[in-house]
Amino acid sequence: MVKNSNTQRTILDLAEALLQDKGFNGFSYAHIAEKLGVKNAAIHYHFPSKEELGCAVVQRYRDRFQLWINNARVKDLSPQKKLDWFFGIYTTLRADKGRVCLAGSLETDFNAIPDSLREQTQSMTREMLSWLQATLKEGKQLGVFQFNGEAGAKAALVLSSLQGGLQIARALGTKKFHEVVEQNKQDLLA
Amino acid sequence: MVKNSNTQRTILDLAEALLQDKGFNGFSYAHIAEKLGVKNAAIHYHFPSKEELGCAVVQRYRDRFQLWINNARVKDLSPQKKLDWFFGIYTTLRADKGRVCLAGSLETDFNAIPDSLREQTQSMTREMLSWLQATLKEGKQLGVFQFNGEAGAKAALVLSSLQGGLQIARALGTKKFHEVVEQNKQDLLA
DNA sequence: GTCTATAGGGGGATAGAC
DNA sequence: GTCTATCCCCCTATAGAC
Repeated sequence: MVKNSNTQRTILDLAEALLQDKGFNGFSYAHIAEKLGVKNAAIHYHFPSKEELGCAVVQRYRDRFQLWINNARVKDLSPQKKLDWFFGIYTTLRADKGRVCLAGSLETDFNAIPDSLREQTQSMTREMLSWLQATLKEGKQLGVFQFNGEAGAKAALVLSSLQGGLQIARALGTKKFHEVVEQNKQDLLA
Repeated sequence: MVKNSNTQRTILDLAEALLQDKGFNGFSYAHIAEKLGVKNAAIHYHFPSKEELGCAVVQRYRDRFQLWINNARVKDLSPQKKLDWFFGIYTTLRADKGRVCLAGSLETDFNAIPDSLREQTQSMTREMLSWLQATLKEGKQLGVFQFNGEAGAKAALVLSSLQGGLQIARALGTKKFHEVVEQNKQDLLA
């Protein structure tokens, strides 16, 4: 059982974790209620429908991401450090009970989730990819990253591999995920 | 409605497609039955439980993969052509209604699927990664692939990115997937 | 091999008491 | 805000007729 001064926020935390653990169609209000120590119906008071709950989780994630990348602690970092920060997000997910990334989870269930949640997922993915592209481009111009082709394509490769890497790690262990991260770094210096 | 001389096989085809379309917890016997033009219960005659059905789908996929890689048409190809063949599998999936790869789908739902299916998923992923690693190693030794680090790590990166690439394409379109494939090729020649 | 019928459970969601 | 009670639907699965 989890207690928090802000119930709304705790529900979002639990829903986010469950989404990353079991997928949208693999978790229920009952799962949240049990961990929160309340009954099923109490969750509906805060989030009337599962669709709204899912959207709220992604919206919060998007807001959080924008806050981070616009904060001086990230914004003023070198491209290498920015990338390390980004990789760190995924490493933390992996270390936290093998959670996968929100985008990967929702994209995999893409054809079995509500429309509004699909749109949220699109926006989230676009925003992450956009930032990653800009970061890679900046690094290439500064000469600290080396790669052939467009920054957009390289960003797609890096993001895809982190997403897929967290998933493969579930089958083959954490070592595989770290190999993906390290290889990405290697390939940017080659 | 789909008809086929071999019902068993058609069910596996439909289940595989649904697994790649909606995930294990996003499809039901009713979905299969409707497409097959029979009633729900008829599916249970061929596959008593959803767990067995899921395992049969993955087992067939594994068998098929082993047949392919041991067939002269693939076995005797150059490393570059082998890789092209492998990428082609994913390109075909993307072109077929945006299906994602079986491994990615099951790994994402990993904590919400039966034990036996988890084991099947592990074996499938291990076998694909193993072949990819050998292919990359062969290419590196022949001097046609260039990359830093171990072939195992590079294989993990390539497989992860294909898996994630199919997922990201659902949110941002097919172009993103092709960027991932092309960037992978670029990075092997750099 | 497929049907109808049905059991049994879980899930999302609402109503009304407290 | 949370509770109990309840509704209704979908799901997996089984029994027995055809």
